[in-house]
Amino acid sequence: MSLEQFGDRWSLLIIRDMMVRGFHTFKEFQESGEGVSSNILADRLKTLETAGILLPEPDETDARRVNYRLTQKGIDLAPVMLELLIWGAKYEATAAPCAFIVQMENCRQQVIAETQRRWRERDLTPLIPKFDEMPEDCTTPGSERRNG
Amino acid sequence: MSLEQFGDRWSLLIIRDMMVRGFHTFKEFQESGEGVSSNILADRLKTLETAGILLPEPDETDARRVNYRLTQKGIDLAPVMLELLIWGAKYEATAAPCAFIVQMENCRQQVIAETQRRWRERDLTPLIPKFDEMPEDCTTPGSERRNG
DNA sequence: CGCATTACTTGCATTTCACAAGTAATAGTA
DNA sequence: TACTATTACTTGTGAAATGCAAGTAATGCG
Repeated sequence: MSLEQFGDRWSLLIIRDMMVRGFHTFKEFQESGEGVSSNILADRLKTLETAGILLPEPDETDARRVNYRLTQKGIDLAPVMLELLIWGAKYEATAAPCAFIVQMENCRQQVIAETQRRWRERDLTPLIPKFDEMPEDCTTPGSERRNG
Repeated sequence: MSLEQFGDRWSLLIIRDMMVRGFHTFKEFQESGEGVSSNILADRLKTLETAGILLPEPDETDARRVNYRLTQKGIDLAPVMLELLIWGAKYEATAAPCAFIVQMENCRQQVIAETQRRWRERDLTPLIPKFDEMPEDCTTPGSERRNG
C-alpha cells in the first residue's frame, strides 16, 4: 500500500504545513515549532520530491531560497488532511481555533476547493484565518462533496 | 498536533487492517504480509490502546486469544482511511481491486456507514468484497456526506 | 569587503527497528 | 495425564534511522 509514503513522523507534518499554513521554505519548516532536525528535513523533502508530492523551485528574487510547492498529487492529499484535522480536533487538543474546525466539518467541499485554489494561484496565505470567519453551514445542496 | 499518533509505519496499517480487512488478532496482523516484527507489533498495539484507539478483550471461547477492537475514536478514523485509500488508488499501484475504489469514491457516505455498522455489530467480514459489487453511483441526493 | 542568511551536509551518540529465538498460558489429542 | 500445537507476547542482538551540534557553499546586503 501507499501508506508507506507517510510512514514517518515528519512527511505528513511537512505536507500539512504546506497545505494549511502556507509554508514553502526550508527555514519555515525548520522553525515550525515541531523541531525537525535539518538533516531529516532535507531527507524528507527529497523523499517527498521523489514521490512526486512536492517540487523545489528556485526563488526568482533570492537565489539562496528554494520554494517548495505541492504537485497535483500532493494537493490531492487535501481531503485526507482535512479529515485528519477534523478527527484530531474531535479527540485531541489542537492549536487550531475551534471555530475553524467547525467550519471545516460543515464545509468540506469549500475548504478543499479553497485549498486547491490557493495552490493553483500560488496564494500562500494560511488557510486558517480565512475559514475562521465563514458562516456556520456553507453546504450547497446538490453540489455536496466531490471537487473536480 | 495529533499527527504524532501516526508518526510511524505500522500504526496506520494496523488500523487499516482492522477497519478494512476485519483483522482482530495478533497473529493476523503479523501474517498480514507487510512483515511487522512481533516486538514492534506488540508495542504499537499497546501504544494504540494507550491512545484510546483500540481495546484488547480476551476471547470468550479461547483464552489464548486476544481480540483487538477499535474504539469509537478508532472507528472515527474511517473517513481519513477512506480518503487515503482513494488517494492511494489514484496515484499508486494498489492491491485492492479497481472497481472497489471507484465504488468508494462514489459512495463515501455508504462506505463509512457500512464501516461503522460492521464495527457496531462486530461484523468481521472484510469490507472489500462487499463493496466490490455495489452500483456505480450510490449517492443519495440530500443525504450526501455526514454520518451520525 | 565583511557579515548575515539560506539550504543544506557531516560526524557522532542515542534511539528505534528487524530478525531470531525463547517463554507462558492455554487448547487439542491420545 | 502427558505431549504437541497455538497464541501472544518478551528478550537478546546487530543494523538502521534519528537527533544534535557543528560546518559548508552560495548568495544577499550594507
